[in-house]
Amino acid sequence: MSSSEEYKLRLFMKEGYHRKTCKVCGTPFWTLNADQDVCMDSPCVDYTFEKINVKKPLTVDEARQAFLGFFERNGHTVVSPRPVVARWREDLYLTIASIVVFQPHVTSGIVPPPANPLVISQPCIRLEDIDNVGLTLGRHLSIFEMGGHHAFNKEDDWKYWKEETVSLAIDFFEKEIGIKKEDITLKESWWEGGGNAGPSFEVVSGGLELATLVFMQYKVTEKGYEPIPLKIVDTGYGIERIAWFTQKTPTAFHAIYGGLLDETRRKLGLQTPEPAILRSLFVRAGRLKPSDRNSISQIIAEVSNETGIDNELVTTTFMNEARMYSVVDHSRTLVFMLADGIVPSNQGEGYLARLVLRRALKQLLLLGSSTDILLWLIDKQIDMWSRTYKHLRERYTYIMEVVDIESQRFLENINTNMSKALSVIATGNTDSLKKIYQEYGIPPEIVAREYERRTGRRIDVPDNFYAQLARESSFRIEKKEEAPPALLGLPETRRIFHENPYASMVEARVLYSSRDGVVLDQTVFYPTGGGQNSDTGYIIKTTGEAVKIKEAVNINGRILHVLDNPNDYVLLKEGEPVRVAIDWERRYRLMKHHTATHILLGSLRRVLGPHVWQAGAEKTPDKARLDITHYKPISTQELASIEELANKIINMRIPLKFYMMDKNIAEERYGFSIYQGGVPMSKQIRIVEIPGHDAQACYGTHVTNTGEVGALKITSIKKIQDGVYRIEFVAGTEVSRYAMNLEDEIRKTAEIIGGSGELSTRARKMIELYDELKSMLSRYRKYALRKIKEELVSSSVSVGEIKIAVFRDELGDDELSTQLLKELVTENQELLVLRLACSQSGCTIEISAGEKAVKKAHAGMLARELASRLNGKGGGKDDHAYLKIPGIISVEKLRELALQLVSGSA
RNA sequence: GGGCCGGUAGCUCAGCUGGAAGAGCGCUGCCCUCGCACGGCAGAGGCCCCGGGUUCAAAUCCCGGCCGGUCCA
Repeated sequence: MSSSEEYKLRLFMKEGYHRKTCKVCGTPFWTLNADQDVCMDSPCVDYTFEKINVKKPLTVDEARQAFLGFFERNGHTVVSPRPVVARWREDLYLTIASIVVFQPHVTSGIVPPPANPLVISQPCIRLEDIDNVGLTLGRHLSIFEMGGHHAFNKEDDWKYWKEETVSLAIDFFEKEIGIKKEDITLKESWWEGGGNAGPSFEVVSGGLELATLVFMQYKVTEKGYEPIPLKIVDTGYGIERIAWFTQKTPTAFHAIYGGLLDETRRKLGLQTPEPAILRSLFVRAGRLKPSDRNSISQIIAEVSNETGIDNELVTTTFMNEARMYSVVDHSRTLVFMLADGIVPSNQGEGYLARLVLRRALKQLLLLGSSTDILLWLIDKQIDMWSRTYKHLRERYTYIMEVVDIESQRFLENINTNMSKALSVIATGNTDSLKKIYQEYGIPPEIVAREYERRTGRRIDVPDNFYAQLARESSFRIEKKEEAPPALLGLPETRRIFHENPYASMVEARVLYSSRDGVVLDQTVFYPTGGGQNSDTGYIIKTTGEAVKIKEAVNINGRILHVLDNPNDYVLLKEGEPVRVAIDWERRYRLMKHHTATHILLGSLRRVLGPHVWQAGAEKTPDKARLDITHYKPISTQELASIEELANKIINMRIPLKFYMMDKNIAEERYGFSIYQGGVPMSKQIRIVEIPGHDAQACYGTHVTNTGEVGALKITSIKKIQDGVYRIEFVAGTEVSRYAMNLEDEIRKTAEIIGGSGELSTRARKMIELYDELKSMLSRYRKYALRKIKEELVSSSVSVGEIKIAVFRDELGDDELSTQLLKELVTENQELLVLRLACSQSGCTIEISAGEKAVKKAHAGMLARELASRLNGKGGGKDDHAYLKIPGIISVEKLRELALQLVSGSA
């Protein structure tokens, strides 16, 4: 697709740029130097940017300011960054680029951008290359700020395109940062992502890629590339890279964190590395490929050679530094993730937080350090970044507590599973490391280290261990099903249930009727959605004939009334006037439960903290449930405060407010917490607000005053997965029903237990009695055991060297009979015992043989023999066997038969 | 959302090629000791997660569920 025409800019012609091709990688690029023959990107060249002059060294804060300031002066509006958790995206957990902020609502053209053109510095988290972080000395970071200037061009509202974008980029690097134009190279490239594509330029200098300029103009379809109506300038400037470039430190981490690195090193008890080693590594860092051990050892050899320092020292320096960098990096990522309310979990976005946290802890363990250092670092990171990102400080307590809890969990897991892991290793299974990691969650490096410590033997962990694992997995975020394209010819249904939630009936006109359902011009039926069950009711003809409706569904704004009996559709003709009526009592209970859900969520966020997010909800007429994210069990005190607060809100009789408002305005006014139930894809969204308590984007039906909810009672709380709790509750008149059910249950229980007085006292007495009876039973058993044993031994019949005892077991006490047989044959080794237990359906015969008896009479064989004679089935071992026969047999008959068989075989 | 592992005494677990429910720690009592620790002896303690199925016989095999752990972009 990328034709070279896409990249031929007037600017290049005018300024005298040359189009060349890199002699190493073959990529075409633009430069002012006629004799430049490489693209100047790593790994084609080593890092040479330390030799390129800039105006002055910039910290990350300064680099961000420089970037935003430059573009603001050049006609862009500065936009505040969004959370790193992309809650507005259905198909993505994290904000991985600045453009994600505007996808898909703005990029698809539905919602206008907050400003145009605009500039933003957006914290982004990318975990694809998390294992490379540190090893590449800063080329990979799990969190970074992406500076983006974006223009959204429509045919009738055109801002700027390639010429201006490239010109702005060059000006920024030349005038703001101070890089000579001759040192800037523009590589031609092609960008694809999120279903869009377009040509791009990569801005490179001194071996480092500093920015990417993308011109998004195609949609990727099965047929190929199709032009899209909105042409989007999507740029990404690496703020940390700019800081690194200008400071010319050996690693990006030095540029980002400054003195924190030395502090961390001291805390970890690591030696300050030889500057010569770092400098020599730095130059070559662009060629480091973590998945290729050779590239690392090659570079280490070069460094050792250049500095004259022992290869081993270079290696340990490199590994220790790399590990430390990754811990520092990960701790920053965690701060941002947790501050945005992620709760660690074994699923979804919560898992990503756990992944980062466990990677960090692993590195600390491998450095031989205490995992407490992570908490120390997190604290430092909050200090550092809350200067710009104030919300980090507000979530301090939550972040620290979660990291602490999670660290303990990780260590606990290693403790409990290490012995198992080591025994798996010992089996020498080739996949054992993988198995250990996937089943027990212990990182292979940790197992290998422990194994070496205990046995002295080394285990090789493959370089591409995690990459290989990732390739084998098949994780997908679920895709929402597309609504069927039917009914699109019809106008959207007017929603009377929003205009007046108390309307239970309305006049309407039939627009469409088929077996699938009926669409009207307006309706009082709330369709299934937002966790609220659909209304039920009737469509009533002018003749008075009523058609039963079992559910309503929303199909792209057309509300389809599903018929209880699909054949009824013939009763309704297009254009016919009708009345629609819902089951009001059902709806009213649904409304109360829905409003109660908002009240409860607000209370939960207030009592437990703003990390609480709705993870799912369902409102039925009888009860409601709300799944929330939270990181530890909810205590009874917390539970009481939550319920108390919810009922207080009810008693305050707060009038609810409903607005249709611009999405951008709503987000600004209320924040992203309005998207508890998902993100509506429209310019205007409906806000349901309980002033002072809760505000959400919601299309459900609500009562208009919290007082109407009446009361709220939480009926159960359980953990449904790590980090997610399910709360079930009832509201309004259902509280009474719930109480009645409880009373009923208690009454029934009391009746069963009998007696009078406190139920709990009576129950305790019963348990005491039960314990007493149990101990009495065991005394009786002992007594019976002795008596029966005596009787059987004396009544046994000798056959040769063995004795046979046969008895009818009428007690049906399995525990007693088992013990009886066992003791009999251990105390009388020559004894063969047959226990006969009969019921209407037949008899079971159990045979036990003592040690001596076994030699003459194999119990299993005897059982089989008896079974074949008595039309039954059975078998067993030499000293113990069973058989089952259909009819009834007498003890005498059985004894006779047994004697016969034993003497016959003897 | 998908995969894998697990659920047996108060705790940690073994038993899982189907034939009578086990160990260690802890607990109770006794012995030893001035006392404690250690040691010795004896004992109590089990819906083998739940529900179906296969079988003469299921902790063990099969199916379904519940609970816990863990991995995956």
